[in-house]
Amino acid sequence: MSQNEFQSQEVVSSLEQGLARDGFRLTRARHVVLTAMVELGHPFSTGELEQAVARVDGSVGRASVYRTLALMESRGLVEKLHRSGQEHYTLCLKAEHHHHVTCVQCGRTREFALKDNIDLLSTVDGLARGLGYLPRSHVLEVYGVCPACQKLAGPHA
Amino acid sequence: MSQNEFQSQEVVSSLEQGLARDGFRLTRARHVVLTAMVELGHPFSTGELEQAVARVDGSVGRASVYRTLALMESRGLVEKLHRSGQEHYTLCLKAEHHHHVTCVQCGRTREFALKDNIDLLSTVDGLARGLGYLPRSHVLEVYGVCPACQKLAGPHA
DNA sequence: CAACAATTGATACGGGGTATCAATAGAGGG
DNA sequence: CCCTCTATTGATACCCCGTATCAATTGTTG
Ligand SMILES: [Mn+2]
Ligand SMILES: [Mn+2]
Ligand SMILES: [Zn+2]
Ligand SMILES: [Zn+2]
Repeated sequence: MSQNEFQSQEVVSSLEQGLARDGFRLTRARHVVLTAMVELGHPFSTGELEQAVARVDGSVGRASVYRTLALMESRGLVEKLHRSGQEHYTLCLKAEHHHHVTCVQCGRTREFALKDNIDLLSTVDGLARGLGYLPRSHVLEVYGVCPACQKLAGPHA
Repeated sequence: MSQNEFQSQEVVSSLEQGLARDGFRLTRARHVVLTAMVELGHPFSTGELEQAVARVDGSVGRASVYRTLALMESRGLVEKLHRSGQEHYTLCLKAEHHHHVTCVQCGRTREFALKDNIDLLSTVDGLARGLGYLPRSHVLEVYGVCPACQKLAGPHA
């Protein structure tokens, strides 16, 4: 846990440096919200984020939570996950276009790029072209059981 | 347009018959909401649906719009589209698991099943397995320019 | 037509997100 | 270190969407 906290600080200040580099101020509220995001680890709903922020520092206003969330989203560092039902967000480490595999049991999300699988990339575009469409973009999200949760469940799955 | 209206009536009563078959009552409110859905044609937000319903029959209550929408969604005849930003819905013709190609210009949506392209289907699952996941489900939505809009735009695209 | 339950529309309510705005606190220069 | 200037903040009020409630209505079945 101490090791984890150390890494978290790293990630937070890395994100902050990015903001500072682009002329955004390094403020207490932003620091708290970023910390909450990183410590959540899992994809989070806005409600969960609000709670986490309040836990870290109850004096941060609700509006600032949404402002920081929007700021991060506009910079491509936070993405909406299209889970069924409520909308969820997740921190993004890689900046380029990518997708997510989400574990249906523990909720942990992992990023992957189609570049790693050129077949699929060209197939998705080819599929659109096959229907006469000029492909522009796509959304792909995969749900399953992650390796860790498979081990926990034992040989019956 | 007269031809279109005729087809619309067909679709609406087909949907209604499905409801009746399962013991749901054939009510005025439902008829109006279904008519609005069908006549919208495009994927629609809840707000657009409310407006369309009001246009068809202003006496239908707001609650019934959402009730009918939920009913249709529970029966798999309406699906949420994961467009960026606001949530949109679209009528579904095919009942099995399928995906959507949406035109970024005219907004028209077309359904397709991965069965038509076994490569992609197995690749998506294979991709999850390649990351150690036990695949369960996925969401794939493609955006592009539809054939009709390509023609309208002319040779410069 | 009667009887009964499903469904409806009106109403009021709740949660989530935002516009507003005076107060605060970064950042940068003297 | 202080001063200035402006980005940013927290509080408040507000709005919008969706839903719970409930008496009134309307389908359905016989
Ligand atoms: Mn991501
Ligand atoms: Mn569909
Ligand atoms: Zn897991
Ligand atoms: Zn089009």
